[in-house]
Amino acid sequence: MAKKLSILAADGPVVGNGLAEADAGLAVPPIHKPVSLRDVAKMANVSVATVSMVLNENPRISRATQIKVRRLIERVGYKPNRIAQSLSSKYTRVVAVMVPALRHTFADVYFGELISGVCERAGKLGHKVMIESAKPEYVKDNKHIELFERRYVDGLLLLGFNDRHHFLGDLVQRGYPVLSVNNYMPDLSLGHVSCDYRGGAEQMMSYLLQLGHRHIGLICGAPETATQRDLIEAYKKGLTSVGVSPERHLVEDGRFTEAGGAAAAESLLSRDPKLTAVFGGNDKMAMGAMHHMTRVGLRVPHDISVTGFDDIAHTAFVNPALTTVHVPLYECGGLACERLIDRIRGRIDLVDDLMPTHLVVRDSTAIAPERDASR
Amino acid sequence: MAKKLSILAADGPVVGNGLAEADAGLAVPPIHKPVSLRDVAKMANVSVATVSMVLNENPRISRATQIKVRRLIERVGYKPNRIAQSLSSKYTRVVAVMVPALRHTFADVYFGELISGVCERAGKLGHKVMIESAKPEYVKDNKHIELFERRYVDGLLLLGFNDRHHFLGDLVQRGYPVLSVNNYMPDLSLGHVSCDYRGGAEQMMSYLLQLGHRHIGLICGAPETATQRDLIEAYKKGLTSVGVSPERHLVEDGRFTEAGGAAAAESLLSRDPKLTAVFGGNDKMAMGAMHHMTRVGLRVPHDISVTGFDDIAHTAFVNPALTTVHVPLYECGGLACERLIDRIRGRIDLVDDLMPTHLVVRDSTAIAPERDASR
DNA sequence: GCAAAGTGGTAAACTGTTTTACCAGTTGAA
DNA sequence: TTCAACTGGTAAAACAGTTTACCACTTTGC
Repeated sequence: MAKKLSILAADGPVVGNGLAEADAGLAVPPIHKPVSLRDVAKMANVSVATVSMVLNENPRISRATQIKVRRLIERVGYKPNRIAQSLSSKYTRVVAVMVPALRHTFADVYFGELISGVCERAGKLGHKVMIESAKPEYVKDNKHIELFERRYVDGLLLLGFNDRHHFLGDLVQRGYPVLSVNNYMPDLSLGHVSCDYRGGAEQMMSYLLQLGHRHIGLICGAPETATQRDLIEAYKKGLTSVGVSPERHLVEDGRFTEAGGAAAAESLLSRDPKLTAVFGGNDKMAMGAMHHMTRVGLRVPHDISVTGFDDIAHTAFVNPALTTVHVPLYECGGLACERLIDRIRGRIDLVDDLMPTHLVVRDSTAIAPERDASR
Repeated sequence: MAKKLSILAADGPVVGNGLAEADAGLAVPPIHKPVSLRDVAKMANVSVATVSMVLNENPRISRATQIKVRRLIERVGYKPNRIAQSLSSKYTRVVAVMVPALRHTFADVYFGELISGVCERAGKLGHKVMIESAKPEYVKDNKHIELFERRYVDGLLLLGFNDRHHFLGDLVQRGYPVLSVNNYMPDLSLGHVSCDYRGGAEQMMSYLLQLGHRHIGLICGAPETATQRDLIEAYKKGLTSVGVSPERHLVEDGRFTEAGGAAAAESLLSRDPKLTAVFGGNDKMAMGAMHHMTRVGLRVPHDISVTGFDDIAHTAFVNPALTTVHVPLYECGGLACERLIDRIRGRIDLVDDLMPTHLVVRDSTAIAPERDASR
């Protein structure tokens, strides 16, 4: 196929310096200046405006001219220069995805799922995706503003930010098309597309309670994150509804990481030795917790149940496979991308979407063990 | 901080329609046409060429003019329009990262690590990163060529492609700045930055052999991938060196996935019930294999050792923690990005770098069990 | 029969930079 | 002194598109 394509490419363009590539096989120097709109116009004996209008399917142009020009464009392999198009046309057709610069942020499956969704949808809608990792100094240098001021992008998707990231206010205030993905900022009029963390957490809690668990610990991420607050609330509401008093509500910060989850699990176990279940605010923390349990000789789920949140791909391949809440991250990214583009085009104003989540039961949960004195 | 920034922004630019934002708090309509080079020139009473030269630190301009113009630029908050710069200056300062469109490719930690490295280095070198996911139809539509022809990017990093991806030839032949990351194409004069899979595999094999393992199975990815072929060779060479005959070399394709790894493990066990070790060509396959072992009642590492390759972050948090080969993916991505930019600038011609790998011993390996009849 | 509206197209202005060719004034050397 | 070289700067062309104002020529309506 490579062969075939190259042959096509070699005899296709009848243009430029026009030298037939007789010496095929030798590396063709890319001096070959590409065909421009002006070249096409000249060859077709029409004005550049006409060619441009043909390209943009402007009805002003007659059927005959349309066809004539199109054929020529095809024949010479003309491709409009995106940069020139952007310069005059107000849009770059590029959107950026921004993540906080943690340790190798893009290696996080959570972000990866969202980004995959964004990328797929962007492609379908004729847009390109740029990735940005926001270190503190990045923000201090106002690079986030430059993204728009210097016309790198038309819009921006925010992944993994929370109420503490004050720089988001700069973006909102300037009225740039910006969306928060899978989180929302109550203090900012910032559009968002999120998944229903509250609903998912409620399902999980009622499932755990049904299994007889009453000593449940929660490991969650930063409470500056609105969706994590929703999780905490659902957790507390669940326990309260079965009569567990607030002082026995156990919440630990697991910093969204495996290591944090392990540490939080340890802390929870020391706070309540009778713990029979640990609810992780995401799968990574849950896996860290599970790892800790195994290390200290607790069998999951026989001695203690562990649950996660997000349903990232490999939760099905840990031992035991993790009971979790499915969060449609891929779809969420896709929808966010679509809404952002709508916003860019001025088709909608404020974005506010919620996607459903649901419980996925696997092997890390079981009926609460009898509370005996052996522990 | 958001507050502070906005105040700065509100009284900074003395430009455009010049209306003071008296009605602060109301959404400022972004009609505020940005300051252009021409505006700055007019205000400074110099030519646009002068301002441009100041910006580009051209020594032609006197110290006095330099300072005068710089101050003005600062005061009015002028930022050069990147699109216009690209249009005239030959470079876009954007590089693309391309991955094959598998299931949610960006959610793969392997790619994520590489991309994180690329992104960090690109930022430091003043470049932006675009992500592209190459479906078959993407290639059929020649979108990979358009990336260059339409001037979306200056260069391209290829992640996860192999000898079967013939379209790479199109790119090479046209002489575009393209690099393969962590793999190489023997048939193509395609530059690359890779990690030493052969060396890592050799270390792993000598470690396993030292533990007394002789019945070792290999689960690897597509043999169209050169680095996986290196792995296979090292595996075979290792076994041969201790006198294991070729017909007892057991290789299965695990398709780089957990599920594939599990299936391959099953197949290996059936081919050789005396198996005491499984060498996974990447961590995902190893984890799939380990999951399978546990499911069929084999204890890792007591009954069977399992090892991985890559050392992705959460291998330390599975049960048992995985013995693997550390592959500096993040650094590899970074170096590849830097080399690509060198290539774009014409500073180097053919890229060919190899990064070292090393064994990481954790808990999934142990001395080979006695070969008894119980299995 | 004649003004108004519609058709299909064009020339030129515009987007915001970089770069090149040129120029006036100063300095240096023969 | 006189030509050459240097200094600091400018005007204008280039980059490759889109968009606008206008134009000549039919149609249409009354």
